[in-house]
Amino acid sequence: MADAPTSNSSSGEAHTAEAPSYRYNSALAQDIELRWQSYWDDNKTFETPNTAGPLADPAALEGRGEKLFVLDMFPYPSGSGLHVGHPLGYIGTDTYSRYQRMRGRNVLYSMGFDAFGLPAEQYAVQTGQHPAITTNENIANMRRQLHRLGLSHDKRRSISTTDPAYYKWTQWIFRTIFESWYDTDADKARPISELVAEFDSGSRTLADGRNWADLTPTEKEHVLADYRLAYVSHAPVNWCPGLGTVVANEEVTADGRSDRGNFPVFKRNMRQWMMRITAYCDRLIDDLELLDWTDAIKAMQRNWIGRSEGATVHFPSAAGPITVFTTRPDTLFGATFMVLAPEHPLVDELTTPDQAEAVAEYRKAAAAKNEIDRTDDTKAKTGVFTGGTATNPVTGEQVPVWIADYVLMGYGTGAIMAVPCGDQRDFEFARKYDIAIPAIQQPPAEWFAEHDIAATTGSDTSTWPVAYVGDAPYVNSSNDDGLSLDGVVDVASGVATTNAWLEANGHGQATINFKLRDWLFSRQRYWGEPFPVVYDEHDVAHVIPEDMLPVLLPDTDSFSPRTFEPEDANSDPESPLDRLEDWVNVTLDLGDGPKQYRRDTNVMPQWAGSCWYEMRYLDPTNEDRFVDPEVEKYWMGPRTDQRPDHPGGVDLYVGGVEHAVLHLLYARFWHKVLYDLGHVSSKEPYARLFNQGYIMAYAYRDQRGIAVSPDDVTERDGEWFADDAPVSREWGKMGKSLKNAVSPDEMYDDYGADTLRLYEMSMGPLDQSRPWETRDVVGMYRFLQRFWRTAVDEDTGELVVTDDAPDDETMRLLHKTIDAVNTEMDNLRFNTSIAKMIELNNHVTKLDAAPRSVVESMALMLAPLAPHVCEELWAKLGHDGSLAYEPFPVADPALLVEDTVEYPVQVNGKVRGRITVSADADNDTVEAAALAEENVARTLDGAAPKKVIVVPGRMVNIVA
RNA sequence: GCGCCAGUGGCGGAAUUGGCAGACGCGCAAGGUUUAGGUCCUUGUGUCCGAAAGGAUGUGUGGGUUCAAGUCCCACCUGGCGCACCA
Repeated sequence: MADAPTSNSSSGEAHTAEAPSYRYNSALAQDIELRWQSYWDDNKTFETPNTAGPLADPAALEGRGEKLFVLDMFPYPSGSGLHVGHPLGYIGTDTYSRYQRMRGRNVLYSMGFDAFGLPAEQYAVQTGQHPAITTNENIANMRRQLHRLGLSHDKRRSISTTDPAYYKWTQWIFRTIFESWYDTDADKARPISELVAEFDSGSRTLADGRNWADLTPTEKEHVLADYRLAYVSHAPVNWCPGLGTVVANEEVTADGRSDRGNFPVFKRNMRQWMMRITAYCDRLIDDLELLDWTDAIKAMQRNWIGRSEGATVHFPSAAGPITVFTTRPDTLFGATFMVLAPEHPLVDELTTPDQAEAVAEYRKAAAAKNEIDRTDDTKAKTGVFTGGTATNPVTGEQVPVWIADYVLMGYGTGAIMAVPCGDQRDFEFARKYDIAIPAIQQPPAEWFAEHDIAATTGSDTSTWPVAYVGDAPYVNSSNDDGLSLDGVVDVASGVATTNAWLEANGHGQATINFKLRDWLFSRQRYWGEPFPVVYDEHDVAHVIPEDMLPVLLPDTDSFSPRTFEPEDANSDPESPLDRLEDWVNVTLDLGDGPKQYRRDTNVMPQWAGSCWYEMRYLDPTNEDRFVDPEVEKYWMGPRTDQRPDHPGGVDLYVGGVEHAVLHLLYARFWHKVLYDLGHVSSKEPYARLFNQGYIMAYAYRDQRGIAVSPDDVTERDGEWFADDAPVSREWGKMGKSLKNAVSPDEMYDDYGADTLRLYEMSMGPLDQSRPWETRDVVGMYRFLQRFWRTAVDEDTGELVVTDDAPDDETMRLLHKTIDAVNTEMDNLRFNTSIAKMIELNNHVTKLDAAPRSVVESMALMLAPLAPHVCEELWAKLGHDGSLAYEPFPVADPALLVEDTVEYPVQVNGKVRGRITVSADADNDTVEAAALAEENVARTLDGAAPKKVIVVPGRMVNIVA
C-alpha cells in the first residue's frame, strides 16, 4: 500500500491576514481534494476485480466479499457540461458504493456515455464540425467535471456507445435479434435456424396452406420475415418532417408532436425496421412482479403495455365480417350500433350510395384534423352513418354501422360495438343520433333515486339521463341459441359465459389486447449505429456475418440530414447515408461467392446503445463476445439465495423517472431476448431501480418573457425586481434555458467538492425533487469546518485529538450514531445519516478535546459522503493509504442499551411531566413513579386515575 | 375521466411497529471575537397569552377508530406526475 499523499499546502495564500492557516476553507478543501483524486487514480484504488477474463484478479478478489453492481443511468455528453442538478444521482450511487466497499462488498461502479443521437448531430450541423469530434470533446469535459467530484468509478470499464469496439456488439445483438423468432408454444425466442429446420422437416407447416418445400428462396425469406424479431414493415409510422426522420411511438407526445424538437408528427405508411417487442407483452408485464421498482414506474410500464382482457367478436355484414375488440362481451345484447374508424378498410364497401357524399366529407374532415383536435374528449362526439348494417351475433338483429373519429384505427381492430345503455360515450352518441338504447342491466333503486327519476324496468331507458355503469343483474340478455345471462350479477361469469358461447358458435373468441405496438427501430439520421444489413437483387435483407462486424459508420462531411417544413406531411425521409454511393453499393461474399449488395442506409435509434451498456462495463475489452458468460453470471446472475424468484440484474440502478417507458422498456426487451437465447443468465437487466428526484430552482422572467439570471434579482415585499423592473418568478428543473443553472465548478471554487456532495445529499430524500438554494450550501461547509477543527489545530495544522478514553455519554452517543448511520446508509437515506453525524459532532465540539477513537469513527462514517476530507484526516490520524476499504464502524450492542429510561408522562394524552427510572423497572414501578411525579400529581389533583397505560421503554399515559 | 404520489415552522426537511411533533440545516434575533464588515463561536427561535413559571393551541379540511393519530379508516380540498375518446 502506498503512502498517503503529503500536503503541499499553499492554502495559506488565499486566506485573509487574520484567518488561521489551517482552517478548512475552500482553498484547503481544493488542495486536499485534488491530491486525493490523484492518489486514487495512481493507486488504482477503485479498480474492481472480475472472476474471469482480462480484468480477472484472483488475489484482489480474495479480499473482497459479495459482489454488488451499482449503476447510474449513463449521461448524454452534452456540450454545455454539467450543472449541479446532474450529479445528484451520481453522488448518491458513489456514496452508496463507497459505503458498501467499507462493508466488504466487491462493488462494480463505473460510468459510460450515451453519445449517439440527435443533439450531437444538430450541434455538428450548426458548427460544421463532425459529430465524432464534438462528442469526444464533450466526453472529455464531462469526465473532467465528474472526476473533480471524486466519484469512485473503475475507469477501465467506461464505454462510449459511439466507439466502434462498443457498437460492434450493438450490431451483433441486432443481428442476433434478427436471426431469431418467438416460439409462442415454448414462450421464448429461438434461433431462426430452428424454425427453418422445422419447416424443412415438415414438423411445422405454413399457416396459409402453401408448401414450404415449393417456395422459392425469396418466398421463404418473406415467410421468415413474418417470424423474425427484427423485420422490415410497411405499416403506418410516425413521420416527422421537421426532424427529417421517423420516430417511435414512445417518442411522440400526447399532442402528436416529437419528443425532441416539438415538431408535428404524421402517420404515414413507410418501409421501416421494426422490433417485435409485442411478442414479449405478457412477460414484460408479468416479470414486473420480480422487480424491486417503485409502484409508480411499474404502473407506467403496465399502462404503456396496456393489457386488456376481452373478446374479439365478428359481426357479419355485406362487406364481410366486421371484427371488434371489446372488454365487455357480456354486454353484446345491448350493442345496437357499430362505429368504425374513418380509415377502416371496410368503410368503402359498407357505405351506401345515398350516404357516400356524407361519408367522404366526414373522412376528409377527419384526415385534416390534427391529433390534438381529434383526441380532444371535451368536444361532442360526431359521426356519420354509412348506410350499411351488420348482424349482432347474439341477437341476430341488424345494427347500423357508423364512422366516427373517436374510434382509432391504431387501437384494437379500429372498430367497436357500441352499447349505449352501459357506456356514457355510446349513450351520448345514441341520444344525439336517435339510436335505440335498450337496457340490459337492471340498475338498483338507489341509482334512480340519485338521478331523481322514477325507477324503470325492462328495456325502457327513455327517462335515463346517463348510461348505467356498474354491476347489476343482466336483463333482456338471452337468445334462442342457448346463451342466457339473465339474472346473472357477476360480470366475470357473464364474460366467461359469453366467450364460451361465441367460441362454440364461431362468432369470436376470448382475446387479450395490448396497446403496445412493435418498436420502430430505424432512423434517417447520420449519428447512430449503422444497420449490419445489406439487400440483394431481390430486395431480401441479409445480416452481415459476425466476423465482418462492425459495420463502421462511414466518414463524411455531409452528415446533415434532410429536414423539411415541419408541416410538410408529404415529404419523404432521406438518410444522409443514402448519398454515400461508394459505401452503399458493396461487393460481399456472404457464403455463396462475391455478389453485389446494397447497404441499409438507416441508423439505429438513440435507445439501441443504452439497451445493454451495463453488460459492457462487466467485460469492456472482450473482443470475442459482448460479455463473457461467466463474468455476466458473477455480476448479474439471479440471487436465488436472496429469494427464489430473483430475476438477476443490476443490484441498484439509479436514474430519473423520465425513462420509465422508453429506455427501461426497450432494455428489458433486449435483455429477455438475450436470456431466451442463452446469452445471459439474468431474466431482467435491473433488479432494483431507484428514481432520484430532480434539483429544481426558481427562474425569473422580465416583462418581455425573457429569462433573467437569479443573480440579478432582488426581493422586496414578496415581489421580485431586476434593475428595479418587476420580474415574474417560476419554478422549474434547473437548466440552461431558464438561466437558473448553477455550475459545479462554482461550488468547487467557493466550497470544494466535499461540501457540494454533502449539501446535495443533505437536502432531502434522494427520491424527492428539491429546490437548489446556493445560500444554504454554507451549512454543510460549516459542518466540515467544525469537524476538521475537532481534530486539527487551525493555526498549526497539527492533530489535536486526545488519546484519553471518551466519557460514557460520548461513547453511548457514538454507538447510537454508528447504529443509526448504518441503517440510514443501507436505505439510501443520506440526509438523516448526515443529521446524525452532525449531532455527534456538535456533541464532540463541546468536549475539552476530541477523543481519537470518536474522530476515527467519524472519519470512517463520513467518508462515503465527504471522501476527500476524511481521507486527509485518516492520514493525519496516522494511517497509511486510503480508507476506502477500511471496515465501516459497527455499533457495540452493549452500548445501545441505556441504564435508565426517561418516560414522558401524559395525563389524558398531554405531557405533564417526566420521570427517569431504571431500564429494567417493571410496569408497576414505572406507574408508581409516574403518579408520584409532582406536576402529574398536581394535574390529577388527588383524583384517582381511571386507567394507567405503560408502554415499556416509551411512555406513560394516565387516563383521569 | 382513470391511475400513482404528496400536503408538517419564514424555507429545505426529521419523526420503524400509532407512543414526547418540528431532529439536522438555512434564515432570523441577541451576545462574543474583530478597528469595522465578513468569517468564526455561543445562546435563542412553531403560533398565541404571559416578565417568568406556566398555560392554550398546532402536521391541508371535516368526520371516525383509539388510553394515545402527522402516522390507521371514511369523505373532501389543493398541488405534482403519468395515461387519456383504449372500446
